Amino acid sequence: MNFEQFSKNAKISIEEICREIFRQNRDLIQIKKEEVAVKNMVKIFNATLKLSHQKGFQAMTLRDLCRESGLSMGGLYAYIPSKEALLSIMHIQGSHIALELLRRDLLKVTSPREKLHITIKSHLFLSQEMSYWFYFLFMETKNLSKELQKRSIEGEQLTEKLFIDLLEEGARKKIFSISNAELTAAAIKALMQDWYLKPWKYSRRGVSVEEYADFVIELIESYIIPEK
Amino acid sequence: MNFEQFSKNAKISIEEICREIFRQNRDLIQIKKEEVAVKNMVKIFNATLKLSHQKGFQAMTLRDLCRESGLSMGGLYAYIPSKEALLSIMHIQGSHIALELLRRDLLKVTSPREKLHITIKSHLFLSQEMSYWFYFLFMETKNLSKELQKRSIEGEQLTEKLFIDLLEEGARKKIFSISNAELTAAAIKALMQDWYLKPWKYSRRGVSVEEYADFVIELIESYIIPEK
DNA sequence: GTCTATATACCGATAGAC
DNA sequence: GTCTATCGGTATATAGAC
Repeated sequence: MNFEQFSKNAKISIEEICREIFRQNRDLIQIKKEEVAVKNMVKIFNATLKLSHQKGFQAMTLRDLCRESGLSMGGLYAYIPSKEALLSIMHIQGSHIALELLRRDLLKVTSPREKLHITIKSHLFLSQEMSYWFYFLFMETKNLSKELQKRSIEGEQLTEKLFIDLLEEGARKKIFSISNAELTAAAIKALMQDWYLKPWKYSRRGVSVEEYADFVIELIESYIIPEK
Repeated sequence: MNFEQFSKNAKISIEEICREIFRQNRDLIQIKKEEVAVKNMVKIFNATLKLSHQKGFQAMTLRDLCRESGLSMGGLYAYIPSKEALLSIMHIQGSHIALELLRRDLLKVTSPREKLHITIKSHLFLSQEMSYWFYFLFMETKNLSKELQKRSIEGEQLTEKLFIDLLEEGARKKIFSISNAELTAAAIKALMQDWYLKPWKYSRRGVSVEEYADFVIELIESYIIPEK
């Protein structure tokens, strides 16, 4: 699997995500016509991601958001109940979608090594396609309510559990030699994270996402596959 | 070197850092008596680090800061010219001190492997001792002016250059087998970063900083030291 | 469904008493 | 050197016209 194939399969367009959010939050959104609503929600979420990336969600004012999205203050409030709710909705829905896509790809293969490869690649390709979204999920967690912060951490651990499980499965089948599955999984996650937290580092050096994926796989396998 | 020894040697107290900042910013600070100034600056910086860690620098109001530090609004403004300047001063001074300590420790040893070990350990021990400070440096970069953002990225690359140089030195001396020094250095940095960005992950699992350091060293060496 | 105009509250920053 | 009181500006959020 390369990035292009992944991109075709995943079909993660901002529009699809907005449609999903619309259907799950009908009660919070005053607009009833789906087509009208989705069209404007795309504008709102894209503007939020862009402005949050530039200066952070807290520093972004709703006037900034109106200017960037093209809506008025009154218009905006037909789509969101409050600034805080905008953050919550985007956070919950974003992390949900990411985890679903990872799990779906994992089902395609069976051997532990294939599972390791596809999960690393899916994660990287996904964060490449949704880089602002991933950046947003990471940076804005602390602005959530205490309760949602807790749920967010649990979500992070769910992703990490995918890696822990496949590492331990590989250890049971004598394919991997694992001394500490939790630390190894944490290391993989940290390497995944660097790709979307510091994209400038890799783009400046001309490293493609495929090259980075191969590097991470090689690094991890040299540690867990003895005398290779 | 273990964490306790490092801690004794480094002598990085918040008070020493504040004294340094006071001496280098005498023109910006209205208070002239060093002892009085340093005492209150400790309060201000500690409060800023704590509140920024909780809710972010932007979301922290100066009234929050006054409550937490015990100073009044008027009193606070005798120490800082503006909220923005507080951020700049802490960012510049914090990253400067961190880089200096890393470089100082690096001079203590000569062989590439020792250099790798001591740099990883210094970095981790330092970020353990100054965890809120490191977290602050990472999370608040985007709130800096464009010019300071650029300087901050250059600083990050300076640290990474330490790793690149020692990896390449080891490759020249046939101790390491390096296929891509830049990516390997970036990976090390990403692993360093996870320690202070997600401390809850490691403390919950009871992983000490020494254990984490050993794990990172083992992971990296299995990749760069062939058939070990 | 979308706009303009406005209400209300709180922000960063300062003046002036002590 | 530190405080209280207050300024002007701007934030989120809403009311009501179209």
